[in-house]
Amino acid sequence: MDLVEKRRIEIIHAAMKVFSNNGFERSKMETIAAEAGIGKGTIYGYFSSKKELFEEMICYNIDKYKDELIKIVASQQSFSKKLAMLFSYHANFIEKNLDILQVTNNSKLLSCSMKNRIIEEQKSFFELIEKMVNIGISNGEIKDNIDGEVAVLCILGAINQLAGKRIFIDKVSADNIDAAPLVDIIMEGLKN
Amino acid sequence: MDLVEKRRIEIIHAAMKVFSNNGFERSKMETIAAEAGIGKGTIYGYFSSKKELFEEMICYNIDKYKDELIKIVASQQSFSKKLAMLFSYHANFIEKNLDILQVTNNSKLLSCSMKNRIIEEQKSFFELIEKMVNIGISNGEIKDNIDGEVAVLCILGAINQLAGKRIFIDKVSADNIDAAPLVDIIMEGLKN
Amino acid sequence: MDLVEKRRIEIIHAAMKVFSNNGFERSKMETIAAEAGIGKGTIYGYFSSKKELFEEMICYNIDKYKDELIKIVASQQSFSKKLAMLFSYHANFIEKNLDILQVTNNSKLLSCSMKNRIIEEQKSFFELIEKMVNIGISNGEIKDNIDGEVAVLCILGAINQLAGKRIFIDKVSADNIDAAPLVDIIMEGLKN
Amino acid sequence: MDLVEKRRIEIIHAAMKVFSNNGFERSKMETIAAEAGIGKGTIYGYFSSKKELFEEMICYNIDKYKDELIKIVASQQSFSKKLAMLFSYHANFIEKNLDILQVTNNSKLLSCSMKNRIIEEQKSFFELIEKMVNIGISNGEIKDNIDGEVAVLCILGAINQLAGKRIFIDKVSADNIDAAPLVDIIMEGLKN
DNA sequence: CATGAATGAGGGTTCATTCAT
DNA sequence: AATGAATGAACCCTCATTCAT
Repeated sequence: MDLVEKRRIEIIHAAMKVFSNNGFERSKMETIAAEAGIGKGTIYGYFSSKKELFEEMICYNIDKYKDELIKIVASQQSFSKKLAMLFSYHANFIEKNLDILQVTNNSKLLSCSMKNRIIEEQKSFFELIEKMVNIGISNGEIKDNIDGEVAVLCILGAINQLAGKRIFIDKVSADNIDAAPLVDIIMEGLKN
Repeated sequence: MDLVEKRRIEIIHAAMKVFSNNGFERSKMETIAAEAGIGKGTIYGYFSSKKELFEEMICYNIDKYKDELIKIVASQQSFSKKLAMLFSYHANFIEKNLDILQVTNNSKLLSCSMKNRIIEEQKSFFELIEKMVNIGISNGEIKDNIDGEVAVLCILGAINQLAGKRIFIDKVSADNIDAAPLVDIIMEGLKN
Repeated sequence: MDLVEKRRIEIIHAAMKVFSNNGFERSKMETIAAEAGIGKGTIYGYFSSKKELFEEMICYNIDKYKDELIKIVASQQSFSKKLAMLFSYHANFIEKNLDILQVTNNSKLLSCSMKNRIIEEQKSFFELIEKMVNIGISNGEIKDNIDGEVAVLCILGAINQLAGKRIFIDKVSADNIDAAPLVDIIMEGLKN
Repeated sequence: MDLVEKRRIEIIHAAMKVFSNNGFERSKMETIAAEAGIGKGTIYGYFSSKKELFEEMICYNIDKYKDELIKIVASQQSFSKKLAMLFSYHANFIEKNLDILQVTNNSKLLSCSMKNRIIEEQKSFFELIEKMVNIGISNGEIKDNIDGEVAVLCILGAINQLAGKRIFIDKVSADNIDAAPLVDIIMEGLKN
């Protein structure tokens, strides 16, 4: 890897830590620089502004997330198993990185092209999960009269809510969360 | 209602509009004042600071949300029906107010006591929904071997994700969202 | 006069002092504010940026200068007398305000429209003086085979150079400079 | 010439181009280095600071200007011819270098010793031109009741104003400016 | 009580200068 | 000797808060 690229990644990692702790506005370039162990001005050799750094950080996270998502969807596993894997991955991701499903909240400060890019990326997340659902349907694991899109939103919503609660409120580490009850509810439903 | 209290509510409503459009930091007191049709300095006669206004606005929303939640839980309806009502209410709420499940994201700027208060309130939300689940169990509508807490998180996560997608991405108005597929998936699960 | 306009003029006067002492870049908004006896932020209630303040200050000077210039040109005096008046006015002006003939030096930092505006204004200065020359020609005071434009440039150049030398190098006050030798040279030439 | 001295001159020439285009503050060391085709840090091997480079550049220009000025004054030509030569040289100089008569405007950022040095140098310019005038007087070309100093200032002011107008406003190249009308006015005056 | 002009602390960004390579 | 990545002081501008009217 390029030395410049290496340094960009270091700064992005520092930015992830600071931005996800404080949000965009309350994060100071100085704090990010300190976190990266460099001087304030150095960041501007790699990113033209705070906003660009923020956007690049989001892209970096989206890309990272998507790479693994594709692997999970493509893996030769039962749907239930994939669900558990997805939960585990998502929980680990939001624990160490940032809540990928909630970046749109900060969309007010993103450039218009970034906003659109992020919406497109989120759509492609949804499509990947929907593909996972469709594989499950063709396997006969999942009912074929399901509304695929709603299923995706239920899955992601449930996963995100449980992971967020366990990690940020209950202070449980991502690896110690039991995904089984969630998988069970999503698969079997609540009805008696 | 007190005249002072009336004015406080007017300011809070203006603040809701502005804060939910722009987030805390990018909202200016001047904008909120203009939205409320009053002078900038006047706000300080009713709230000691921007932060206090923000916190009071959150409390106001939480209270409003909880009042209705209690009614839904207590209503003499089937669990499925209550689920649909909850969805409808939640969608309308986040459309006009703010995303009550995501305020914890902004918790970095809340005072410590507020942070705890909000966490307590969220817990009481969860308990209310859990109560709804338990009523369903005793009614025989819902399986009795369900992990109640996880069920609550799945329900709220699914509802929030669907409502958010429909309202903020698909630009559908809250009243025009079909809750049936969501209710169906939560009740029946995905399994074939 | 409007209170807002009054305050704008006060700030412009402070800006004139500071900008002409230090140039645009080395002048701090804080210094200008201090000179005006107000807070730094107050300036931004009247001017949107340092650059706008600078541009408005230049316009203000140009307008002020031109008003008097018109009076001198229109006055019922001999050309020689007008020349002396012009010198006296110019010397007083650059002593108390700024060197109106040299603002184009700072043109790199002016907005394009301002740059054009200033060039137009300078042209109109030149035209006013040329009119003065033409009146002299029709009066029979001045030769009719003179290149009017070059005459104007000689007059202004000579006036500005003498005034600048006397005021900024010799530290003579504007009112104590003897304009007679200059008038004599311009009128009679050097030739034996 | 020393290799070090050669490199210093190269840097000074780059600095002249950049400083005269942008002024002192808006000129970046990086731009000057790029113009000189060297690295930013290299400049500091030859000049201790931006300010020193600026001062050295001014000295270099003054010396260059003075050398030629001396030749013109000493040349065996009529005063009128010398005037035309002086105009031509001055126009070429400010076109390619910097306005030698206006550096005092930037005197705020010069060191005190430099400021004094420049004032001394300007005085010696004036004395050289005054010498030229005096030669003209002893030749009988020029009236003997002229105020020599004022004559010098008129000459230089007129020359500078005309050259500046033609080059920077009318965008005429220095070699294509007709000096005859200026010489005529200075020699013959305006009077009918 | 209501106002909005005034304030100044705070933070993003630039760029002269340094120094390890 | 030459380089350019790194640094941090300096400065413009914003906006929460105050207070005279």
